[in-house]
Amino acid sequence: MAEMTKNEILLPAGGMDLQTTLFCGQSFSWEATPDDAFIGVAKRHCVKMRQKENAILIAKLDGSPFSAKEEDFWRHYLALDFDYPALLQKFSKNKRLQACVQAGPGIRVLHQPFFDTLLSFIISQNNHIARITGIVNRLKAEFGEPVGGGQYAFPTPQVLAALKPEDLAGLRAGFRAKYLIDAAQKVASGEVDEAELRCLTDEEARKKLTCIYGVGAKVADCVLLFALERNCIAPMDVWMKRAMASVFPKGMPAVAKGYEGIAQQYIFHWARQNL
DNA sequence: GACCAGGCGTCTT
DNA sequence: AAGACGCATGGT
Repeated sequence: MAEMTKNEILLPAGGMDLQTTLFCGQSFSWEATPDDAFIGVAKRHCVKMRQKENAILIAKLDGSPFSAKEEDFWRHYLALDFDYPALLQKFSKNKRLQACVQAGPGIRVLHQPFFDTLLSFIISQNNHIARITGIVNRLKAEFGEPVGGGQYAFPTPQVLAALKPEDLAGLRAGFRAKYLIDAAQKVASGEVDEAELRCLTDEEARKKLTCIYGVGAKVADCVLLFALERNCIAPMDVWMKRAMASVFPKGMPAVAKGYEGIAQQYIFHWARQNL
């Protein structure tokens, strides 16, 4: 019996680097601890993760054991159930793709919860990472359920849908407050439904998402890529055209500092078009 | 004090 | 279809 319960799980990392993956701009749900670990919440489970060479050590903050299902959840969240090295191997011929890989060889595209991702990337528009993280943290602390360890889950669509923009003043999200509420209302009403989105084509899903006030092509594509698992098929045309000038300034082959995450997403964009 | 930030909606051409 | 502009806020 005792050998069946695991208070910690150790997942082979397959070359993944936790630090760069969590802080490259695809997720705003993690915080680094002084002892070089990372604390975050997904699916109302609060965990502390740590890199142990080529493996990831994960423990729940409440110390309770992992079920097999939970172990699978985190393996999938971290994209450790995907043969990433094999994918990256395919890019060695293309100079730009190679530069993207070299800029962040340990970056993995995560599989994040749908509503959390939608809220996060609405907040991200015309914004920068430090402030996005602050707004996300305040949103969780003020309207999300506490999950122990001083951590909070993202608010539910139902809770957020009942609020007015002025109720979100404390978040200092500015004009984005009304967008967050419209997103929550459309999800709560079922007008935007995760299961349905997963059945639609990329174009249909994108069109559905952009019905939400404040959700355009960029935010929709981030939700498609980071939450709806269109890993190798995410369209990011609009965004990529704009972002490439930043990723490769003056046509330089090397990826600009701070854009390693976008570069990694460019790989997936390219993979969708060409593989 | 400008200027900017991993957009979007709206109003012009 | 494509371009200009305002938007709220906080970091640099």
